[in-house]
Amino acid sequence: MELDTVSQKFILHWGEMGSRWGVNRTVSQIHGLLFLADRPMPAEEIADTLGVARSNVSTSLKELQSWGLVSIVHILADRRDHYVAFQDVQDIFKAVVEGRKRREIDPTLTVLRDCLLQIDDSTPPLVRKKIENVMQFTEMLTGWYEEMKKLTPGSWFQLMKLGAKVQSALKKTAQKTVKRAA
Amino acid sequence: MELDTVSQKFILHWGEMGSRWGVNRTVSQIHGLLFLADRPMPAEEIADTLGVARSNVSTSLKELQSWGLVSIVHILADRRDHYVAFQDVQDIFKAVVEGRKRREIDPTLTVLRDCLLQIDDSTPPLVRKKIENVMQFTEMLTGWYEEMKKLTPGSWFQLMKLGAKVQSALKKTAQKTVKRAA
DNA sequence: CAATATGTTCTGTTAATACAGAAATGACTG
DNA sequence: CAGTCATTTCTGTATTAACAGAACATATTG
Repeated sequence: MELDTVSQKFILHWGEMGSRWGVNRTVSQIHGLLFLADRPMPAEEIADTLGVARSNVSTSLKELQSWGLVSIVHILADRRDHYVAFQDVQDIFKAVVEGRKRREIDPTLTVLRDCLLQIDDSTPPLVRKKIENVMQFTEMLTGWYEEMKKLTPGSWFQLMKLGAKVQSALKKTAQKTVKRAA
Repeated sequence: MELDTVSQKFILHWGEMGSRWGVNRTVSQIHGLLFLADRPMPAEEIADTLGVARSNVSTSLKELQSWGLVSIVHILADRRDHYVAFQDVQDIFKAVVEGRKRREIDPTLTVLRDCLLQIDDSTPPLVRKKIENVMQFTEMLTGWYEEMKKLTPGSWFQLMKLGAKVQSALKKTAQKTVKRAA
């Protein structure tokens, strides 16, 4: 596929961004391409369009699938696997957040729990307290995330639009809760 | 400084996590150490404790300062710079989010705007639409973030605790806004 | 059951990054 | 104003990650 100037620029930047997010450049470029594409693409076409080796595309697609960002579809009368990515930003965002939670937050919790188990007399009390705080905070994050996941696709798009309104709404709710706790 | 078992484990894991977040291992280890430390530490002590070269510590501390996670303080009658990190998880989290926004979100917006400016007849309409959506979404994210930043330290700690309550509160507010828009 | 097409895994090379040690800079002390 | 001490910057090396191309495995067609 021939890429127009704008698509090219977008894909190159998408690749840049990916490497900052811990995903490698080619992986994100492929994702960028599939995001812009209006149809499923076979691996070879991806390789040709981006000018990378097929082997590389194969590996990268695997990784994208592990993130749940890309999936395989089949076209009638075509043996080849075709790949599609989410076409909506929200879906992409959701998948990335989910992936990062799984790869970063969850293992962190495991280690923190393990740290707390190993606490003995040699552990400074302050260290213990801090680790407990980190754990508490991280658990809060995951809890918050689980709640957000329950929201319907439309409603949490709304949520973001709210801006200032969100803030005031939350403040009120927070106050009530504080009072109740007191 | 001699590290107890638990602190060691925590710092090692903190380093691991850092590399997943795009920060290099030594940098996060230093940060982990300073987080657990109950006093400002001079560069050399950091180097000794973690077993890395002083030069490396110097560079890493610079990076941590650029993230706003660590700052220099001075101890009376001591020529050396001493370094301290935030002692509260929330502060760390805030600094990281702020840093990521500056390094990832802001440049993305610049590029997206640039992409849109370059749109011409060669640009597929669907590509244009998608890029616009990405931009809209990203702007929403920053807007949301700015709102959150305004919250007082205590109140957004509360916010996280709320969980289910947040969800229902938001739904109501969202409905009102939708109605008003209609 | 060859011949071909498709997709994956392996291997060596290349490029990027992290790092130690050296050199350089600057600041303070007697 | 020599002599430390603290810190930063520079330079070469080593580790790690990315990648192309080859080899391999598997499925499909005539």
